[in-house]
Amino acid sequence: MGIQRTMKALADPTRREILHLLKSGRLAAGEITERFPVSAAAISRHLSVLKEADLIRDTREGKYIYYDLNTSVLEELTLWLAELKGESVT
Amino acid sequence: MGIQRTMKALADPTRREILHLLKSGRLAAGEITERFPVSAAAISRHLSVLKEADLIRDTREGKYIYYDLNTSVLEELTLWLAELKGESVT
DNA sequence: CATATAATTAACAATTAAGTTAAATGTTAA
DNA sequence: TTAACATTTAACTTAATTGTTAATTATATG
Repeated sequence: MGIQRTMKALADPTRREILHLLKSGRLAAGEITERFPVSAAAISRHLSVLKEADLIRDTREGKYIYYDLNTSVLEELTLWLAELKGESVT
Repeated sequence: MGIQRTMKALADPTRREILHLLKSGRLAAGEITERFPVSAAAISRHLSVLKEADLIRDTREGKYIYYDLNTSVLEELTLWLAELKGESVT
């Protein structure tokens, strides 16, 4: 989905913190919201940006929507970085 | 100087392209400007953002200011990514 | 010194981003 | 079906970002 979306998504500190939270396992939107001093609507928007960037995935279970980390995009970013650093990325 | 500055700097496509140009060696501000369809002022601003993020370094030589890549910050970002991916970063 | 060149900074316009509150949607259960 | 809850979407505000042109700073040279 392109490095641009990924980078833009990672450029916000709240979104990066959300990713770190999800490192320990999936969380529902509300559980994520609890951990930040902003509205549920704001978190929902951040989640949609992360999802557009394919950095997270969502699954609805009843009235909850669970989010979990998708590391494959981070893999791509790591390659991009390695390439920039001049490491052989073959 | 913090991941925030780094990420913000990398979130712009022109700035990422500047970094890639510098991979092949240092360039003067004017030489960089030539390769983009924007004004010298705009490029100058991008260069200052990259410099604030410590992603590039500058050296004046006479009337030219040369810019070159600083990969140490990219190293830090790589660690940050590895950590998020759950790789042991000790 | 006066002028030309390289680059940055200033001032402004347009766009994008992030937050708020309120309304809408989807789901569960009385 | 209605009420309650979880979450998203809409409308709006404010702040930040990106670009433009014009002015400024720094250096070199006739």
